[in-house]
Amino acid sequence: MASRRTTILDVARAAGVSSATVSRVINGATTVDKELSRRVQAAVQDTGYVPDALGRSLRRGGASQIAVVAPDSENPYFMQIISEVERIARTQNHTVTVAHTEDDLGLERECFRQLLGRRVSGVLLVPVDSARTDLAPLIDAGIPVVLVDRAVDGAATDVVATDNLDAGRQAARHLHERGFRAPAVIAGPPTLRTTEDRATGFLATWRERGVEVGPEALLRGDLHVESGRVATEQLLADGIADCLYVTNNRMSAGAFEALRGRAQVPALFATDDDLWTRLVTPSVSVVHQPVRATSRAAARMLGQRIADPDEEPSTTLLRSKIIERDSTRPRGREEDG
Amino acid sequence: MASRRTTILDVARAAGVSSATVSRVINGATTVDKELSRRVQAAVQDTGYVPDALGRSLRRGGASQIAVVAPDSENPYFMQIISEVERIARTQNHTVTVAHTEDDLGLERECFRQLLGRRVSGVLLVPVDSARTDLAPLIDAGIPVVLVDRAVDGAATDVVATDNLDAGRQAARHLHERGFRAPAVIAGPPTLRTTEDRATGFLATWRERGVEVGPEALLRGDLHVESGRVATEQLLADGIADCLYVTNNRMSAGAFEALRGRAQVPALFATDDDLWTRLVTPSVSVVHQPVRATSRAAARMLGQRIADPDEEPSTTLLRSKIIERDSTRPRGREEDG
DNA sequence: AGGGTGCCGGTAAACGTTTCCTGATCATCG
DNA sequence: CGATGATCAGGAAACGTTTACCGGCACCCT
Repeated sequence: MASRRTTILDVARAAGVSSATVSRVINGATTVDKELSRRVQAAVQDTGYVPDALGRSLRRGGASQIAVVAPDSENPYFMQIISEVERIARTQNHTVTVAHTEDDLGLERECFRQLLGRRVSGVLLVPVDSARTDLAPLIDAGIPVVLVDRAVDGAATDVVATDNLDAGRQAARHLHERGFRAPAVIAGPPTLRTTEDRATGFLATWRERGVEVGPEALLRGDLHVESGRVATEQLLADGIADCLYVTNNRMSAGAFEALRGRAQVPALFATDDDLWTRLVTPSVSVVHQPVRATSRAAARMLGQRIADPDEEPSTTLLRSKIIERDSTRPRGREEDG
Repeated sequence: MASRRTTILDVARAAGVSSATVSRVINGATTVDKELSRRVQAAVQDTGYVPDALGRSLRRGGASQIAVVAPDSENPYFMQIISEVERIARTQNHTVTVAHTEDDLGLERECFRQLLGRRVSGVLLVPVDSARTDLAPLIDAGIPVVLVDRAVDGAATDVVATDNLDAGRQAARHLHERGFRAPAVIAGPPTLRTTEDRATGFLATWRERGVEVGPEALLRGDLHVESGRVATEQLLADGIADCLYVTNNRMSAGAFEALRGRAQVPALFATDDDLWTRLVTPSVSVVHQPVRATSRAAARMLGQRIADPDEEPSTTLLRSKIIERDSTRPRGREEDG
């Protein structure tokens, strides 16, 4: 009952060889005799031996693990990243570990310390804060880091993100070309670069096109559904905008809720091609972020950086794409329940 | 430049003590002199020492890792589980690793082998197949396993799942009480117990209540959106049902798409309280699975089982809850775009 | 036939911890 | 004052691998 785990020595004994030979066979060395190799393989089968990853990693000087670190599990990138990075990891015999930083810099730092201690071979990180996240511990230890979605100021690492400024510009162009002239936008917290860039690009484009936009055109939410609804209701009360761009997916849902069932609402332009946007009536036009492509690119980049650590860091920006649906068509007939 | 990693020996030298003492201080042993302890702590700070998790785990005979294994990343439980299990893991100084089995028994088996080699302290598993998943390798190695969402035949492990039979019954009762009399249901693949149980409970309840249900009332999809749409269109062509219960969330969306904009459609009863169900018109009644509660219960159970491995396995069933919306109200007025 | 040259398998060290055991120091007690 | 015990730090073994190094053997060349 007190059966020890079967180790490489047990296999060696069973096959009548030394542990070195067993190790060689397991790791596919060619320098071992056919006959011995056969005996070892048989012994492995018989004993049901599974090499211990801990001993192996210790000896090899590094766990074959890739870490995925993101602020929260609601982050749309998170699941995609895991899924993509796992595909890459499998081909390189790596495993995947995850951690959430819960938008907390302290937790993030602690998390980095952990990763350091575990000798991970690379980190895919959605940083908590562009300005205050400190990558130094990881960088100094020579651990490759690829940033996803958000950059970190002054960090010499790879970055894969979407071109948010451009996303905002595209939204503005689209609405302007459809004849709308009184824009409004719901942004997030000012320190969050992604939503802020979208809002900035959006407003700048209108101004470039000679449309006057006052400060009342810029509303703010906290990224959650409810805040989108509140902001939109306020906008409706003011009642001057003829179109509304919402800079993240959850607030978009809130905005739609506020608009639903009302007559004469502004055209809604949402963010992210979530399922509901095409199921609702009217269907909602969106700026579709290339989430999958971004995740894939990030995973690839990390894989490559792990294989070849001394290359120059690069920044990859992916373009968003507009999906036009009914909510922004020039004169959708109104319907109501 | 070729700076070695700082090890416990470096700290020991810096503090003028032995590695044993450093280890004791780090692990909070009380048997160390105040003064020495202080010196060691200072040395740790100075050298920026982070204990190596590999050496530690090797010596301790087990990595402090919890694995989360699920068929695919679209599984609604997956993210929730990760998030919940991480909370538990943090309090027990464990880390979390993930793996997808991609609905592939071979991959699942390989995955188990890996986990075995990595000496994980516990596994949270959404099994690929109730009948053919083989837990023996993990069980034999004494690794605690908690099954989530789906049971595995004949496995003596903890299970946390929702009572799917009951979910189907609730749906049937609800529709029957609203006056509907010609039910239909979209099930999944026959071997998938969750959707099958829902369908079974649903149909059984109608029969118990004296409603004749023929085999044509049972449609099947492959769990994806598109298959829900196809099945629903077929149902509409036959045109006899006055209400439709869909047993998973993605097929529900497909069903809604097929129904949208048509007059005189059957009442739709969907599964999972996804965002879109309350945004669309008419809003869709759902059987809400307690995903968060299930995940949390599973994580707790695993934490407990790791702490105390020799307890009797238990099965926890959580009840689903009905959320009534417009789609199943007796005579919703029809609207159309 | 003897020595050189490869080939291949084994011995043992090393990876970085933790922890058992021993030994030293000191206090207390007989 | 000596012996016993308690306390605490260090030496060294152990966890399970991989791999550098070495030695033995067979073969070939001179």
